[in-house]
Amino acid sequence: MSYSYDYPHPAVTTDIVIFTIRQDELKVLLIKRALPPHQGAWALPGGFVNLDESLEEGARRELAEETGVSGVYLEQLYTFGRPDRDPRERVITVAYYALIPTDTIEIRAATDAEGVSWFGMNELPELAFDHREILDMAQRRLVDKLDYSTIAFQFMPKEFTLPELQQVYELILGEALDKRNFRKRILSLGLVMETGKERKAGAHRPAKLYRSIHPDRVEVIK
Amino acid sequence: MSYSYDYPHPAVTTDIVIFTIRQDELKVLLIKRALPPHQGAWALPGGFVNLDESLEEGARRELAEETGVSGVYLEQLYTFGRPDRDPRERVITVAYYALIPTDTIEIRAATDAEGVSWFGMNELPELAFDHREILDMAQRRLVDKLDYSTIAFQFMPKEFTLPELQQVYELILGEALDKRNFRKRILSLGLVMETGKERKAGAHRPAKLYRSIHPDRVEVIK
DNA sequence: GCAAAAGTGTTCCAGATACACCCATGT
DNA sequence: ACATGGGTGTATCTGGAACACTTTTGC
Repeated sequence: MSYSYDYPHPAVTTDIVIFTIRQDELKVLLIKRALPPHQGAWALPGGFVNLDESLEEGARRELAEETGVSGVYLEQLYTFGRPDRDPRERVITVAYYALIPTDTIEIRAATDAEGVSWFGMNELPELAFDHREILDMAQRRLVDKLDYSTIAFQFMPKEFTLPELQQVYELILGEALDKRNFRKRILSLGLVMETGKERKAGAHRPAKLYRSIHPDRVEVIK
Repeated sequence: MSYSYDYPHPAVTTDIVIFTIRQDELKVLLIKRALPPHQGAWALPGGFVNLDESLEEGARRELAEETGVSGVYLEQLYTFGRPDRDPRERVITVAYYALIPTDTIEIRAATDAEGVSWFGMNELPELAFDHREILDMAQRRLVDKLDYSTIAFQFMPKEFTLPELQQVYELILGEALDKRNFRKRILSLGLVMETGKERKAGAHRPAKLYRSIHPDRVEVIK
């Protein structure tokens, strides 16, 4: 079976930067390439777009195939199309990034099995193709969005404490934040509500648990 | 001649939202489609990406073909890929937007010849395909970037007055700005310098002419 | 001299920043 | 009782917003 066109067509893929927070670190999911080119190198998960699915559907399909996760935050990042970025044929990739909440259990890659693994942003291996460039852009986008949106909430489980949320900010920004100012800012948004419950976590005062008012919305703030 | 692949490939195009400021209005360049589908409807300029050119090169080529203009600001906007957005075959389009300075003389479309024309953003015709959606996103991006970058400078000729620049802001934002606050903000950026020259424009005090320090850079501010 | 747009400073307000102590719990 | 992290309020600073008059020119 073969497909013919009157003029040349590029291949189109989606690649996904899958972020989560684990072990007090911002981590990204990478896959070890089994085939050339870049055999044995680590790469972003991704694959060809089917002709009957939208770009976002393609990205969500890849995401589900690699992690078993669905229903998480996914945003188009940028489209990369240097003619020589893949030595086999012309491949244009529409890059997305996804944020996975910290409590999403049994992500396939959590097992670190067969060539799928989480990497901390400071322990990245060499990446195949132009994937390092894609990953860097995704990180920049994420850092930028922390400032003017509620994107960080997408890393949180349904119920979370403010110190937990603050830690997410600190890990992504790479700097410490003032506890009182952080609380003031978050609470003044009016986008979280107390659940009335608390989380006890060791030999200290328990923290109040909150929920997002609109868990699946990322709001632009300020 | 025909091109064959082992699995189906989509077509990839670039479409360009070309903005300029003319006659005290933000205008966009549209082309009347000569062929089906949407024959006779207005559409964004664009075309297929050649296999040996990058996406941005393809967009610049289309831009030059339609307007004769090169060397202007061009930024990738978003990639649109709904499976049914073109009835002929699967077409994925990487949308760009371009900003053309107000003094760029003899833009081909300025003549309003044969099916190429500038439209004010409040006099838009029905657009082919999903081009209305693309245009709306471009306008939103432009408005957003006014606030946190020097993107408006890209509409200005080499030398310009502050009242002229202010008018560009006002036209894009659709609201009046305070003259003193505007001046203070722009001058405090330190990104424009006086030329020492003035522009006389009628029966009133002449305005000082300024130049951008980095005419081809769009700086993120604030 | 009059009409028209250019140029110029100060006050006020709101939101961000800096900062230190008490509280609830487990051991 | 003490160690640990959770929770709280105020003073200060800074950048944005509001606001009115003088200057230079063409006619």
